[in-house]
Parts: sequence; structure tokens; C-alpha cells
Amino acid sequence: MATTELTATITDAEWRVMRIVWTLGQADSHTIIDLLVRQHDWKPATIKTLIGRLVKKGALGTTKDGRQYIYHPLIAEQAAMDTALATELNQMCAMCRGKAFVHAIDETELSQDDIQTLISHLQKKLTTAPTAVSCDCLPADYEGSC
Amino acid sequence: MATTELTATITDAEWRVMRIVWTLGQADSHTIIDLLVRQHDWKPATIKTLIGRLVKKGALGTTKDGRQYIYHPLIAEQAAMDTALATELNQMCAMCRGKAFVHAIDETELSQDDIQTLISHLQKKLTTAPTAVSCDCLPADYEGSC
DNA sequence: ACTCCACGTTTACAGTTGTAAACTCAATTT
DNA sequence: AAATTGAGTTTACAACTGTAAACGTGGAGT
Repeated sequence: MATTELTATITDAEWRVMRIVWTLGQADSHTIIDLLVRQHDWKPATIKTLIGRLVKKGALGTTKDGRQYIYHPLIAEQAAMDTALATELNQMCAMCRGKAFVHAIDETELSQDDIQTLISHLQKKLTTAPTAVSCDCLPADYEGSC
Repeated sequence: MATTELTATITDAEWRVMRIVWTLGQADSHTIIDLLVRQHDWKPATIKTLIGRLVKKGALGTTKDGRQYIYHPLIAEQAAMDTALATELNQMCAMCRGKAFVHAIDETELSQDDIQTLISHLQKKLTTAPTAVSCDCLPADYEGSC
């Protein structure tokens, strides 16, 4: 049941499948298909394809249960989320990430506990934070270096 | 110079081009190509393709300057970042977004000002925050509803 | 005026992704 | 035992991406 590090990335459509399995802990294809058909306009065949790809890329594991399989996650949900978010942020200008966080936090519904955790992490972070983070969009040696 | 709302999405490789133009405000292709060749192992031809695609999808505008073009952004950097981040977050379980933020903030270098802005936004947000945010990975009516 | 250069455009091509039908078998039903 | 069902696998196919070469043409240099 140890979750592994994933090499390949999970695509948008595949995320929908993973979320079902993450939330249920494990599920057979009938359950996954049934739930996703209700959430999207996907045909069962589409969902079968996605499940197959996730198994092939090592995001889902299988256990034989009589005639069918039970699928379970081979990667942790929080780890996948952290990686996806970090990848997205790393592609953006370092100087602008702070403002992006502000906007994202304004727009995201967060629980009181989450907010308090964030505040305390930020307060600790403040003690060692730099005065400014500089733009990293140009080569370091560029004349107008931002 | 008014930045527009973008229909199509900017791909990872295209982001690199946009960051150059955003940072410089405007640039001719020679400058863009020169800078990106130094940052990546891209051939000039590759960068020309990316510029062309960005113009076609309305992310970059052109101004004729004698024999060549000057490119300038048609979408705002911060808006693009906000949209990209929101899209990424919306694909994740609502219940887990808070923890994802904590991890992302721990791993991101932020300036003192940014941190203080975040803290104050969070403190204000705390006053109206729900006790908990529930998982939205399954259809609302599902038996085991998370 | 002729040549060359370089800028933007066209074409190329394999891999990924979204979307889905068709097919293969083992198991269940009649 | 034959027919049916349904789970997983194969095949399909267009659009999007990353990566890049080839091409056409209007100026710059001679």
C-alpha cells in the first residue's frame, strides 16, 4: 500500500478518475464509471480508457477480485496535489508568485483550521523572508535584468 | 494596449516566451530568440514557432517596425498567472486545497511584503471562514458521500 | 540591379490527450 | 451446452504540444 513516486504526469481528465479512487480508497470499475458518468458527459468507454492509462502509468494498482479488478491509488493525493501546484508555480515569474497566492487565496474557500495553519506558517516564514524576490524571467546576465 | 481576456490556453513552452515579453514590455523576435536560446536548448526555429502560435491565439500583438515586428503582450501577466493557478486548484479536491496551499507556501520564496499581505488577507478571511470545507470528489447524493 | 540575409510563414512529425467504438474472453444465465 | 453479458484490452482518431527544418520575400549591401 506504500505510495510511490510517479514518473509520468496525470492529465486533467485522469485527475477526475483519481479523485474518485482517492476518496473511496479503492473501487471497482463499475463504481468509478457509474460515478463519473454522473459527473461528466463521458461515455463508459472513455472512463475505461482513462483507468487503463492510469494503471499503465503506475498511478493505480489492481487487485483481482473474482472476474474483475479492484483499483487503488499508488500515489498519494496530497503528494500529487503538491507536485502539480509546485510545477505550475515554478513556471511563473518568481517575483509574481506572491501576488498569485494572494489572488488564489482570496478566491478559494478555506476552513478556519486551514487559514490558521497558513497564518502560523507565514508568520514563521516572515522571520527569514527576504525583503524582495527578484524576477527570474531573463538570463541573470541580461543588461536590463528586470 | 488594453489587455484582453484570452480564450485559448498558454502552454508550458509558450509561457517561457510570454515571460520574456512580459518582463521586457515588448521585444522583437531577435531579442526573444536570443534570450530563450540562452535559457533552454531550443533552436531558433522552435522559438519562432512558439511566437507564431502566441500571435495566432491572441496572446501577443504585433507592431510593424520597418522590416520586422515588435511583439507585445495582449494579456496581463498577473491575470494569466491567476487563471492558471485557479484552473489547477479547481481540478483538485476542495477539502485538500488548504493543505496544498500550506505546502506550496512552505516551498515558495516570498518577500516580507507578500507574506504580510497574505497574512492580512487570511486574517480578514478568517472572520467569515467555514469550520470545514467538504470533499467535492463524489456526486453530492452518493451514499458514502466522503 | 543583383545577391544575400534574415524575418515571418508553411510544413513536418512524433508523442500526448480527450474521446470513444470495437473486440476478446471468461463467467453467468437459460 | 449455447447464448449472453460485461470487464478489461485494442484500436481509432482528431486536436494539441514540443520540436524543428524549409521556404518565400522584402530590404540591405555591393
